[in-house]
Amino acid sequence: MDYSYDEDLDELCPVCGDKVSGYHYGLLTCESCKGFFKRTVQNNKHYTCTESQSCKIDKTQRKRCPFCRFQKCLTVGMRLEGARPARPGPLTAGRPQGAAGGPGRGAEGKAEQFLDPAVRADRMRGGRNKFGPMYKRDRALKQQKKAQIRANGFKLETGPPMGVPPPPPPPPDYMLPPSLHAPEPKALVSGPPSGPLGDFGAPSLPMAVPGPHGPLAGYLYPAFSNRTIKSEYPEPYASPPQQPGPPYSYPEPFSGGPNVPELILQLLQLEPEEDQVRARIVGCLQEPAKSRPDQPAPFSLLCRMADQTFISIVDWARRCMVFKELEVADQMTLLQNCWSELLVLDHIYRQVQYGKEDSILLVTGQEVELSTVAVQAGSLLHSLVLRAQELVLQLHALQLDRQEFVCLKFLILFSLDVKFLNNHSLVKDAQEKANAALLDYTLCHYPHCGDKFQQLLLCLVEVRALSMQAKEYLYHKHLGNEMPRNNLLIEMLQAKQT
DNA sequence: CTAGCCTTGAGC
DNA sequence: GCTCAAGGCTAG
Repeated sequence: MDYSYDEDLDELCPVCGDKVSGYHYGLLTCESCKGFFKRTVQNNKHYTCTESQSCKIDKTQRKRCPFCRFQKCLTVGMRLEGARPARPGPLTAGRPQGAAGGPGRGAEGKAEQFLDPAVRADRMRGGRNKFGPMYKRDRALKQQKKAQIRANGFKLETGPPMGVPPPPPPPPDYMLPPSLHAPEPKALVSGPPSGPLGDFGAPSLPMAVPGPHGPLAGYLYPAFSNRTIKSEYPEPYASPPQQPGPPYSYPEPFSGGPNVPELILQLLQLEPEEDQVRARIVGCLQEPAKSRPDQPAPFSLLCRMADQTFISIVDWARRCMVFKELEVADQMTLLQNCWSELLVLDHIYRQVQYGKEDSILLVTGQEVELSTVAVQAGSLLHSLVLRAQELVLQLHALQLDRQEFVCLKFLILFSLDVKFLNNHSLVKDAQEKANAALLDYTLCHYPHCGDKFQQLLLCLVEVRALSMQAKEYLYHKHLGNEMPRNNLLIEMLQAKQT
């Protein structure tokens, strides 16, 4: 019993919690999830979820919803193939359920390490792929972690109370090296939290219930909330532009051009001026922080930065066509569905524009070396950043432009199944128009890369996976009592999802 | 369709 | 020659 815990930790499939049978497609999983993932990819399966795309996946229920099971496979990091849409092959041509190449830790920055497909296009049997060294490192890290835990006199209470079913799979940091510089929350050290995120999309957690209107109410309708935008969050573009025409000017290359669909032109006009966003956020961050005394200032700043970025996104949504026509309930449902994805896409696009591989650009204009992230951020955040950088590389290679970016943003905003909304027709119409606009635009402007449209949509799946990983990270920090008080993103995480 | 077991074969 | 992650096969 004494050693069962850390052994079990290694033996649980991150998808369903079953016993792992080895490394499969990038990480330790059970035999059944391996097979499921292979079948899905090889046979180009498309599933749909009859619920709200957040079904619980465990050993007994994994057969119920293949959609959510596959989503979870991607979320925890199973890989179809390398980080690039490199070789146009039979497999890349038709991937399942909009699956993007799952970039991983980007270890050692060797992109070519990921060029070999995990699921093989040619179906060749046997042999080894190039994940080998990664598996080896991962194993070494696990051993190291175990040794460390034992050496530290790791005293684990005997796990959950007797009679309680076995704990759900561990949070998916199993691939990550232990953080050397930023201690993980105590929850991890003193035993697993009672309810790790068993279900990624809609954490039904033992958390405080948000107010009747949720955290968004204050931003959509300030009067509903205790928060008042004006006092706490000054907004430079709180009032929508009154007159028609672009509220801001755009740099030359992005001002539209011929054959740009009307929808995209309108979206371009809605884009806030980056300088203004930066100035506002920098201004907000200069106000004295109300951080906890025990909290590192940089992390607290990052949290406030993310909050402010989110506020800009909500403001953009409020000014967005179709969205602004919806009733508030639908607006909140949509935003609760996509807030984290919009934040991820915002970050990703900033990096695509920035164009440096070894550092990232913050919304405030600050540049942070990846080596600094590796040292100063915890392992979870570091892995998130690296995974995001893989997507940045992919989008860079795809030559994502501003027109496509605004269209993707719009698609994410309306990505929810209309059945969860009151105004089906308006939203469905918006989804169709945005898809058509993106398709038209890519065909017209990038005729040489035949499936750019499809590739972009595949990237959205990775955005979603990243956003789920980011939410897990937030939850993890929240459990460790490491988040600043009144953090908006935590409130969003707690808000009821559809 | 699922999942357990089998076969294969590059890399160590 | 061994390992172990790929793909293949098949009963349930």
